[in-house]
This record gives sequence, C-alpha cells and structure tokens, in this order.
Amino acid sequence: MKFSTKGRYGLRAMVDVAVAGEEAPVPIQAIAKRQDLSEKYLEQLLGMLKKAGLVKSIRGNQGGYQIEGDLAEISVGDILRALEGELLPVDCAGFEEDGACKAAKSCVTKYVWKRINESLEETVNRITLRELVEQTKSMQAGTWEEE
Amino acid sequence: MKFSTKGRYGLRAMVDVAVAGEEAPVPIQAIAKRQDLSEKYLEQLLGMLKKAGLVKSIRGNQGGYQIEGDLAEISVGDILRALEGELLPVDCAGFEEDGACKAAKSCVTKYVWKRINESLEETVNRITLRELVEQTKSMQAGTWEEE
DNA sequence: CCGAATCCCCAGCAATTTACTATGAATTAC
DNA sequence: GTAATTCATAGTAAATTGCTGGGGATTCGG
Repeated sequence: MKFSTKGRYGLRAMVDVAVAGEEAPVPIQAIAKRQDLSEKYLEQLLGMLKKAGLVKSIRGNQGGYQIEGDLAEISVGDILRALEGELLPVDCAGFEEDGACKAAKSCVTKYVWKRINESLEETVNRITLRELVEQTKSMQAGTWEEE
Repeated sequence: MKFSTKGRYGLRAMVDVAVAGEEAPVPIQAIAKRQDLSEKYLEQLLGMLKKAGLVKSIRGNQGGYQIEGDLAEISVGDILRALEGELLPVDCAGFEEDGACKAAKSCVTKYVWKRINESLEETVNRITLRELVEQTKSMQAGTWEEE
C-alpha cells in the first residue's frame, strides 16, 4: 500500500512546473536539477501527464512544459490517477461488477475496500494544484511555518 | 497504490475465523475451503496475524485458530497493518524525520502524503471486526440489503 | 540553413516484490 | 500411535518497479 516513485516524483514535477512555468515553458533538465531526479525518468512521467491533459509541451529550442488549464481545477487526484492508474485499493469491491471474486456474494470485505476508496478519493480530489503552488511560494518566501 | 493479497486474503480470513470460531478453533483447511484460498499461503498469513496478537492458535488434532481478544477492539487498521506493514503511502512525509528526501525543506508534497495518510488511518481504524462479523451474519441470514 | 536545445518514442534490464509451493518437523486429541 | 494440526524455513516463477539508452523529430536563434 504505497505510492510508487511515479506518483511521488510526478507530483513534485507538477508543482515545480506550476511554480516555475508561469511565463516561459520549463525544460525537463531544469526540473530534474531542482528536484534532483533523473531526466530520462522525468521524461516518461511528463509523457504520462501530457497524455492525461495535465501539461502541454513545447518542442524544440526554448521549449519545455507548462500546466494545461487552470491550477484551481487540477486536483492531486487527477495527477495521481494519471501516474498511478486508478487508485482503487483492490480489484474487487464492486467497481467492476462481474465475478472477479467468487466469494463476492457473501464477502463483506468489499465494503471495507469501498469505504477506503471513498475516503482516499475525497482527500486527493479536494487538494488542488493551486493550493500546493501557493504553499510552496510561502515556504520559499519564509512566511510558512510548520503546522 | 493497491493492497496486496496479504491484506485482502488476510482480512477475509480474519472475518472467517471470527464468524466460524466462536466455539471451536478453526483449522486452516476450513478457512481455505470456504474462502477458496491456498492452505499454505493462509498458513503464512495467519502466522503474521498471530505474531501481531490478533489470533491465537491451538496446535495438534482438533486445533486451529481463534480471535485473540475482543472483536470490538480489533480494527481493520490493526489487521491491515499486521499484514501489509505500515500503511504510509510514502516514505518521506516527516514520519521519520531524518533526510530521506533532500528536497524536504521546501517540498510541499509532504503535506499531501500526510493528509492522505491521516484519512486512510482514520477510515481503517474506525471499522471494527465486530461490525464486519455482524454484517456477514446478516448477509448470510438474508436480512442484509445492498446499500 | 545550421546547430543546439528540446521533446518524443520505445526497447531493454537489473533489482525487488509478490504470491505462492515445498519440505519437514513439532505438537496434541483420541 | 496415529491422524490432524500448527510452525518454520526455504525456494521460485512471474510480475512490477525504477530506471537507462538509443535514435529520431521539432523548433529557435543566428
């Protein structure tokens, strides 16, 4: 029950692009350097984020990535789903109705997974990229205090 | 971001033992048959649950497993932690203070993981084994309706 | 139009984890 | 004593993770 590096690095990359890319597009190299991540690996993650419509890319010299759309309308859930796939903690749980699990009929654990999933979704969908950007800026400005 | 079969099968096994083991101890074979799981694999899972103090075992003929302690005081969180280890979605997140992550100082994603973790913990700690047992019994009796 | 800086795509691969299976010993009821 | 159990440890095939590498396509600046 862990997020992989895809989710972890990718979220950091998104925040980085959002903070650094308000004017010019942000090249992978710059993200890699600031976040201390592999360029090649970041390439893949940004590819996923692009396919999900969360960033746009500008090719060629002076190119790079920028956030696609409104910071306030991109949630952490969107980002993590793009990188990790559906966040469902298990495959059964009635999300796909047909018999993944023989015992489904009298299997109460299904409801457990459902509840876990709901609370997870609610949490990640409620946090927006905009919040994270603002918080990052305050931290960098020194006006942020550990909560 | 998925639970492994350890968590999924193990939780089902716990419910099974709780429901079937009110009088006599429940042998692995019986759990395996009812839940359609491998005996050998279940052996391992029950070993973990025992080490965590959630079940007790009676060896020898007529032996098997029983829940250790009060159903109302065993939470799904206890069970999943015994099987999956800590549920933390990532390694950083300030749960272990020292520098797992270079960027920690200005890394806002830490707070994201913290919030996810809190909501997950709250959910799993709130569901008790007792609830699951009661729900299972109603389902088996036919007095349970899909919600 | 050239060359450097970019993104883009796909293949490969070592290490780790997962989900078991196998073997055999120790214990206990009858 | 024998059959039914738990217990402990080891092995292992398949999948997943976390990258690395090669080579191409695109674009800007001069």
